[in-house]
Amino acid sequence: MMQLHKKQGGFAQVQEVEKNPSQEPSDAASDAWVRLVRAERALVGRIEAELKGAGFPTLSWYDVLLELKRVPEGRLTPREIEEKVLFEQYNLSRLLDRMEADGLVRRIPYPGDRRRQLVEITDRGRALQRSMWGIYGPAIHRHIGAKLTEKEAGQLAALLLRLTQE
Amino acid sequence: MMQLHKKQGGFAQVQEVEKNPSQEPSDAASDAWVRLVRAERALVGRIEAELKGAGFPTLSWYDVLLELKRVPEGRLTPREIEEKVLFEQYNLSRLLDRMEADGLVRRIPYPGDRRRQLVEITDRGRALQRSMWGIYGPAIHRHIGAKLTEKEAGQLAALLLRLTQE
DNA sequence: GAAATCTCCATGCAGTTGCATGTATATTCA
DNA sequence: TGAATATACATGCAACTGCATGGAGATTTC
Repeated sequence: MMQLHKKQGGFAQVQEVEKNPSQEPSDAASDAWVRLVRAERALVGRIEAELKGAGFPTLSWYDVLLELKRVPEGRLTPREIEEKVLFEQYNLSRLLDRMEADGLVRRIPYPGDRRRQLVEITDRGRALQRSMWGIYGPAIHRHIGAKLTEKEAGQLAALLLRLTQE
Repeated sequence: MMQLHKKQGGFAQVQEVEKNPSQEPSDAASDAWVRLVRAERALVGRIEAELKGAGFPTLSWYDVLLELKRVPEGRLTPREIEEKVLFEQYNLSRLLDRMEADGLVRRIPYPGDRRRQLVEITDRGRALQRSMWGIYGPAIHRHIGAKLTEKEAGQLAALLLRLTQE
């Protein structure tokens, strides 16, 4: 997916960047874009397949559990989770429904503001996070750590970070 | 999303890579992983928002149209498209339904094998691909080309490529 | 301090995806 | 050749997502 329209001739290359305020992307930019989309989908696909193969839910569930586990009381408001994991509000709302139905979290009242609520991780939720990491951690190692040097992984992270900034 | 379980102490760092055949990922690998997922989602989100804002369909549609447009007769079998754009079979089948309903492609019999079919791009499909590129191309330029040098974009593409290989 | 506005979370609906399976045709092999 | 297997594509169903909107409660404004 994410194929690109490549420039046919070589003439376009002659344009200077300064005179190209928001025109055709360079071949390097186009390539990076295609690779980015492909790599992300391939790796997410492989890692989620491993999790599913081990009988675990998807990474969304893991992300929420990890955020909750990280904070002292194991409690966050949906808003706070939303900020951290970058889900849509309506999406998180329903994910929490499912997680609550599975006994991984519980919703409790937020003292002093009845619009809000606190989502608290249960023991079962903590246990699931731990056992998922047993698959997820090694998967990251094999799919990323083992394919790049530490330095390269650092460069990659830095380049990717720049794409989302500004 | 794609938060990670970080190692707490510093002791784990002492392990040598050779003695760590499929264990904990390094911090660099974990970071690269998180950034990869975040960057992809952020950029796809922004670019698709621009397309939608201009009244266009999603990138999946674009990808299919571009593949068809690229080949001499403007015809491919669903299988061939699938390989190129990396969609699931059932997903592509229904995407083609929608595109056909919109008059962007048409399905015609495959001579000599009645299991297969040929998907042919229509003039309307070609026109849509062209006009989408008017938004898509500049978006790639702004979101990627303008944020990295040519050399950096090349490095990024190379690093990403290595993640999907083997 | 009442009305307007804003914030937080939920939900109906339509569109999309994943999964399993179905149908038709072609190929392989005993 | 005929049965078993494989390939190409479609589809029913359940899960998930995006979008718009709703309702309850807090905050602002005048």
